[in-house]
Amino acid sequence: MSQHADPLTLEVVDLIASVVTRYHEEYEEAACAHNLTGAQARVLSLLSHRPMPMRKVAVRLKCEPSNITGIVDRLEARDLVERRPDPSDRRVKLAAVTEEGRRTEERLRASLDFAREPLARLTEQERATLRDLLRRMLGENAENADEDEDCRDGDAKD
Amino acid sequence: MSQHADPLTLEVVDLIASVVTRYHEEYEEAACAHNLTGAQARVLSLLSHRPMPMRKVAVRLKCEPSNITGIVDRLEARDLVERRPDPSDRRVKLAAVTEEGRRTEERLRASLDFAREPLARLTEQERATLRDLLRRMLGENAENADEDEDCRDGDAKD
DNA sequence: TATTGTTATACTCTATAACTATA
DNA sequence: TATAGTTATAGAGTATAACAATA
Repeated sequence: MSQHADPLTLEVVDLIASVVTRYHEEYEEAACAHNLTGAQARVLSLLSHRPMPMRKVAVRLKCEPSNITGIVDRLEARDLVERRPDPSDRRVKLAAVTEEGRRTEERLRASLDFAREPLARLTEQERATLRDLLRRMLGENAENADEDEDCRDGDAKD
Repeated sequence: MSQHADPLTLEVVDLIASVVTRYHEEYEEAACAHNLTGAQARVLSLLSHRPMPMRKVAVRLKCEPSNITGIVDRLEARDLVERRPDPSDRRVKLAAVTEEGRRTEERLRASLDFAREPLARLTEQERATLRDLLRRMLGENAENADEDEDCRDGDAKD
């Protein structure tokens, strides 16, 4: 380990670190502008796709389920999120955005200009190139991390 | 606002989000493997370049100076960092890595394979292309966010 | 008077463990 | 017995405000 990569690779690493830093700063800023913490914004954004069991939210956020209780509590206290029973399993509570939660999430998303605005500096051809390079960097298994992978019930109950 | 970008742009945005997520996960993991929090690892890494006044650390981490007191306290309790007086201004305390801190930081850095390993999937030509695209995305002012901008004293004392 | 670092406080996020109600 | 969600607890990061030492 500690093998030193070539200068080009190191520069790309640095650039990626800059992207990461900038992305996070803008995300926190946008969340803060709506009186949300980063974690609250992530949960709100996640639930805006579809209602989801508390446990699944924890899995998506990669944190312990007990933490989701508090985060959803705070969102629920502001009427951005609500807990609904799951008809098929009375142990489960489905966290779901309210109408106001959806509006807040839309405003939040609209203010997340980071990725859009700098991308406008690139031509369409360049964006396609960037897409291909990022895809290959991330591997074939990561292209829809936020949209698709949790559509299945995964329970196969009947 | 809330203007919907073209599908290509949205996909690139998604890919960047994946990069950001993965980078952070790996960073936290690497820090955790050395019994460090993310913030502690960032401070350690920052100080490994050179000693720095507490206040400057706060500026670099974009948080309030009072927080740095606690983070450096915890690093100092483990002999990874020490506080030194600044001969030129007795108000200032310079935070500096110890020998053990430097060794820890080196091991930490060596374990941060994320950016190196996936980059190996690209040819040198592709990495150069990626570098150019990221540079243009970030703008001309961001190419050395972690290495260079704090070399100046900024005080012009003498 | 302004600046550096610290303390005190409050809030949020986090993991762990124990609890409950369901399955 | 196992699972979903909660509670309680402790540690860490964060911002704010007030403070001592120094400039």
